[in-house]
Amino acid sequence: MSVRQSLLAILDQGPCYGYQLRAEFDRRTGSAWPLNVGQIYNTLERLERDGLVARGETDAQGHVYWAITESGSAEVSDWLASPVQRGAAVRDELAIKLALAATLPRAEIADVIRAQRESCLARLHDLQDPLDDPASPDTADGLAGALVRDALVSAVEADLRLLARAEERLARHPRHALRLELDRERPKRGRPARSAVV
Amino acid sequence: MSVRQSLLAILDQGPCYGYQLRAEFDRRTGSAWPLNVGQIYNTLERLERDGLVARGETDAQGHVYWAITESGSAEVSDWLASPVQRGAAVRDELAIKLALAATLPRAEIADVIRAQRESCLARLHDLQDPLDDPASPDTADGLAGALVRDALVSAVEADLRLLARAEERLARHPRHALRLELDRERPKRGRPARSAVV
DNA sequence: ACAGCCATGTAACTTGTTACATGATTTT
DNA sequence: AAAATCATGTAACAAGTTACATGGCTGT
Repeated sequence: MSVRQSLLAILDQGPCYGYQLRAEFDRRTGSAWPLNVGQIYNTLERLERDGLVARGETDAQGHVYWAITESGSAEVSDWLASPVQRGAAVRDELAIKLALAATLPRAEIADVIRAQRESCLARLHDLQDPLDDPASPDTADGLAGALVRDALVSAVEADLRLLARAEERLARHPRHALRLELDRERPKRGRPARSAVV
Repeated sequence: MSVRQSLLAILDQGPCYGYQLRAEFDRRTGSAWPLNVGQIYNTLERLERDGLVARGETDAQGHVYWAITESGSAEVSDWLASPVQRGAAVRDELAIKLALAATLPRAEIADVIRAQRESCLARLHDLQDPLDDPASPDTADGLAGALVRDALVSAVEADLRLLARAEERLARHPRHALRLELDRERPKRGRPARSAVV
């Protein structure tokens, strides 16, 4: 929902045309996530279908302006007022992968962790590259960009910490523990063939 | 892709039937993300369409078994060998929201941060509830569950740290900076109406 | 003239997700 | 007998994403 909500939030500031929306999104998110132009028009039509925006006039240059509706404005307020829900519904890919790898025949998981750490370190290195942006953090542009970089760094650091914790856990447990009693009192009648069991 | 890949990885351990797959996914991910059964069957059909799994026999009880193909096995290997890509392509909802809120008329962003922090703290409290799971961390079940909990906690902690950094940045900058020169040398011809500008 | 950006749009597709229908078996 | 769980499936939809077609305008 981020793209959808973002476009809506931008339109809440005043009418825009499609191409402009892309530039605004790009600018306001520090150009961290390139957005295909086509998606703008798709999203606008879906927002229109849902009564959150309305097609406005076309100016002399042929720009098709879109304006937010009252419902749209209300949704923006809701969005800003309600926290981003993570963990509960949203699946964390790395978490799932680690957990799953832990239930798969051993040896794998150590490799998974190693590869992931390398990737994270490389990313961290990239993020700390000073070439990032010429915008100073004194403008809102720079501020938004700085916030985004903070977020990206923060996320990578969290991943690295998680990987460390995972390794600790693995080291603390005897390696045979992983294959121990995987099929306990599970489905009773639901596991006739033993094939699926680790 | 997490569900898709997870099911494939489980099937790589041996044939399963649909309902069983849900139980396995549930078990191997510490029951952190409930999975609608219907999605299993959808995903299986899509995996079959892509030649990654094949319908197997039906046993006496009527269970329809699915088996992984060679391509499927190869994809599992690929999955396990390649790190989860975050940040680059994947949009971070909270990051986007903060960055965007920073470019919106002031006052909002402080509220956003406050609301998000409350949500994170509440979640952290929930996660640290000891009622979580009765499974000991000595089995792979418990290990997987522990890894998932680690991941969830880690993510929330990262969010909290990010919120703190964001507040620091906001405090460090004069509040008028946010509205300063938002429309610099941007689209040249692309911003005729001033409406969209903050 | 030509390359490249600005600008709008369309079509197709992916994964995730839910709601529902259906029946068998098990538990209470 | 009724309620719950097991089990398979179908239909529809949401949001994201890409590739492509089509022009106009701009700079070299």
